[in-house]
Amino acid sequence: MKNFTTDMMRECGDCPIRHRAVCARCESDELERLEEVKYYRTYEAGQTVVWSGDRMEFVGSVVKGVASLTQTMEDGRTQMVGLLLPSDFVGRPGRDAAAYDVVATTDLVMCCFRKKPFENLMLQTPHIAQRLLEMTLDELDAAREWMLVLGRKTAREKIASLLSIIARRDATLNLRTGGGPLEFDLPLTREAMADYLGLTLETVSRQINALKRDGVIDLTGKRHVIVPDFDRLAEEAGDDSDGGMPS
Amino acid sequence: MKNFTTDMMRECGDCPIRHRAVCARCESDELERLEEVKYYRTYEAGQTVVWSGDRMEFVGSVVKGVASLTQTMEDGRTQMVGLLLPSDFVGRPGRDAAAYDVVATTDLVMCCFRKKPFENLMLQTPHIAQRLLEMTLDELDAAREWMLVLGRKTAREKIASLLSIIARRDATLNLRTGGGPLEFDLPLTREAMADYLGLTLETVSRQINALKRDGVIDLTGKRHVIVPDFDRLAEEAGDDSDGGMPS
DNA sequence: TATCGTCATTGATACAGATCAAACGCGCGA
DNA sequence: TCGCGCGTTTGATCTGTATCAATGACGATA
Repeated sequence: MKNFTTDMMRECGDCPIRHRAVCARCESDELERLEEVKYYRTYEAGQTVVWSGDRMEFVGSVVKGVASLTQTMEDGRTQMVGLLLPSDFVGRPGRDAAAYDVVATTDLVMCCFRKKPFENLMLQTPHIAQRLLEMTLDELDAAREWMLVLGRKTAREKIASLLSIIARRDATLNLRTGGGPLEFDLPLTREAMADYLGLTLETVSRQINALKRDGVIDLTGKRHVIVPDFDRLAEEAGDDSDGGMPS
Repeated sequence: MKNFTTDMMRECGDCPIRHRAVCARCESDELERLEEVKYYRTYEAGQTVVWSGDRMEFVGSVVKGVASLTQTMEDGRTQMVGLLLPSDFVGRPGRDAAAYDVVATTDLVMCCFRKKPFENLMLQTPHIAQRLLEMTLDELDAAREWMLVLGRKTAREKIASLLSIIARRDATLNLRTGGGPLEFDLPLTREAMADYLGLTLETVSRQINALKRDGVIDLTGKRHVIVPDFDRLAEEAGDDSDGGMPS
């Protein structure tokens, strides 16, 4: 399987943006076969895509918007266990029931495949399984990085870590590069951020404003964030030098 | 690929115990090919298997003993991101450098394969990639479950969650079943438990003794744990009813 | 324009767990 | 037997974040 580049991703079929799950197959002829079972789903902000435990008869990738994976305890405590940004894959081949609630946190477009045909295709075409393995390993790394955030970082560092991740992803997605200031809209409410970070929404609010006071970020409106110096933000996040920003 | 049963696992080659990474291939003829590059590694308690960032030229499974995957921040704060018990797989095909420190927390035996031949084999035999995908998805689920523990559970619930996981794994490994009391040795120091749970070792000590006072567990010595009622422990852990104990 | 609902901010106080400090128990080598 | 080191326990105190409670800002709807 040839290596994967941004350009190849963008050329893929009718997918509006780079789209790993689909594009991994662009080089081979099974794309057509899969197209038969490919379709789009759209959701409004706040809508639930699937409930944990429900049957999920499709797999797919986020094309536009943001979704979250959350777990909830009986007494209502909830923890977000994944943030799904464009190009992220959703669903587990080989398992019927969803393991988490999937909720659209903004308006959402997903590119989906009916599960059974997708699984069959995977059995026949090795490099799809390999591509999926690679993506799953990336997700595992991300989950483990987040375990460090949840287990050992202070509230301030947690906020900085989240902003840093979103800023990085946003820059990658929109091909922004270089060292200039970054700007993006937060795709999450304070409460959703709290659920991702293992904090309360009040603490999130306080720490965001503290970072603003200290000049690490600037805010216009409640949701629009400007990061004048990404390295400074990464430092606040407690990341090792060079937070992995594409240069 | 035929479904996988405990019995099939136990019949596998010269692996002393059930051993998923190897056994997934038991039914096919590439086992022999792989044997050429298979070897054992042993470590003493406390020894480091690989340092994060170092080149790792093998992949493998834990056969005996316990190892941990840890991440450390510059200032010394550390978080364990994975607990490797017998049958767990270590290493990432397709990546040269280890992403985490791997440390033996007890004496350790690993069944290893040289990485390059293993990767080649994976390219040629689809069901190895599929088996690896399945295992990786399981690990991802475990990591996400742990995110809930780290983000939202109290110290007492965290301890109960850890004991519950170890008890369950120990029972499965040793084919203990039914509702009787469970006994096992903690393979971790208080400090290692703290690093897994995002706590300090003092808090771990206090909460373990609190659970003992309340009759949830019993201790003989510092490390030997007796769980008279697994359901009670699972309840303390805040798990949904039925903590998934094999019945 | 008034009213409502949602999301966010701000303040006062409480508390779980961290931190600092001391002592215990036990295996081990001299 | 003694002392030493390591893992563990226990106590006193401190502090970061949760909790409880108002208030504010803004868009939508009538």
